Amino acid sequence: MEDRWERGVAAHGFTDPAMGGGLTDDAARAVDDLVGVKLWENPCWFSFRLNYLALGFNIPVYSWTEKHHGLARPEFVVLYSIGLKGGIAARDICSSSGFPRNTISRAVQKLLDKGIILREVAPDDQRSFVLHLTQKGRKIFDDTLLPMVEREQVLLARLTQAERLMLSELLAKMVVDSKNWPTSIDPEE
Amino acid sequence: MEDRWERGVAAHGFTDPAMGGGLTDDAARAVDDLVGVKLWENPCWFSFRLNYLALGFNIPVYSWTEKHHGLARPEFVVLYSIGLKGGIAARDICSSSGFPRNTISRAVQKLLDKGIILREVAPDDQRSFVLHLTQKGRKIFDDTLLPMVEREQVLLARLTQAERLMLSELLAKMVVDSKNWPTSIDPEE
DNA sequence: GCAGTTTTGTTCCATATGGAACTTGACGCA
DNA sequence: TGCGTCAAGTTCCATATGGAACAAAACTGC
Repeated sequence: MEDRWERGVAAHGFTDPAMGGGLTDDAARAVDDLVGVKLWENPCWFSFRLNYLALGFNIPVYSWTEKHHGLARPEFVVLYSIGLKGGIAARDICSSSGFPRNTISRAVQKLLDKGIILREVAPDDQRSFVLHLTQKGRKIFDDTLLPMVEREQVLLARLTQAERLMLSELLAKMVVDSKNWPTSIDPEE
Repeated sequence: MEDRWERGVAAHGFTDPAMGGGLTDDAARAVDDLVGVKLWENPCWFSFRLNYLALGFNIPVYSWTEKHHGLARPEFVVLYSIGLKGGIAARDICSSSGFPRNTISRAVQKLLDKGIILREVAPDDQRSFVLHLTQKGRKIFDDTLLPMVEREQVLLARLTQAERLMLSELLAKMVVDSKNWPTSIDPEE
């Protein structure tokens, strides 16, 4: 009954040797069936692992912030960004988070209404605003940091300290290189 | 004019040594200001890097599939999952992709309407369906694979083959461990 | 100083999204 | 066999989302 319609991905000739990296013992196969295929037989092994792990962080964290502070994901992204660096503008949050301008704009409005952030006209540019946390905002930021860091530690639990450092370096190297990525897949655009 | 409202994240005492991994030369600081802070001064260094890199894949890829094949993200996720492994059910796609049941259900409907997938009642369970690609679906899958893999290569461009293998192993180890992660941040839930 | 372009943030609106309730079939257990 | 519970998919509906058009300020080049 196998493959009446399917040919299997091997037929495509994508056999990146990195794909199987880590597939050493039977324990490594002890995952949900389709997850296993996406892990070990996926030409886009990197982006699957990336998205899957990101989900393992985002879902619990954003449902926690929603439940405990009534903040939806874009609102929390704004709060967190300002918490890391006060005095930024909405535009900075867009470019570092990937959310579109209007979504961030609305999130900023809601946080202003809730008294979580403040804004003042940028001294050097009448169009834009400089954002800061209020004390209330800082309190929420502080409350949230520990559970977030702990969740990261859950994900990283199986890695040694040396492995974490290596992982950190590799990912950072890629982020730094992002200025060289073309915006679109299609050339000339 | 610095930090009238802010205290800076250092005050929180989170100084994971892995955070700075990769911060070796001045070139490494050549990123957008807020991106730099999120990279180098962020207690949640891992999840930021994860999400940022995932975005660098998802945005171009899903806008490409939308433009060239009229498929929105959940539709393409369904198509791609079935392309990797025929005969799966909607539930499998949910658990491996993180999308909720209803979103996947609608995506399946649209792909059926468009003649991209087929389904038949599962032989062993009258409730669920077994999904397969049509020839048309397989064609789209084939068309898309190359640009997707190429986009991954763009992201991985600065890593050597040995580094890619290492990265692959580290991420796979974490994905395999996901069965041990608690679902929620709050205990007892 | 001034037309033309770019940037910042907002608003409009059609569509996508996901929680919750629902339907139907499977399973557990006595 | 029957009853309570669970699982797969669908539908309803209030809300979120993001593209596109917009207003206002800032550059650009002359």
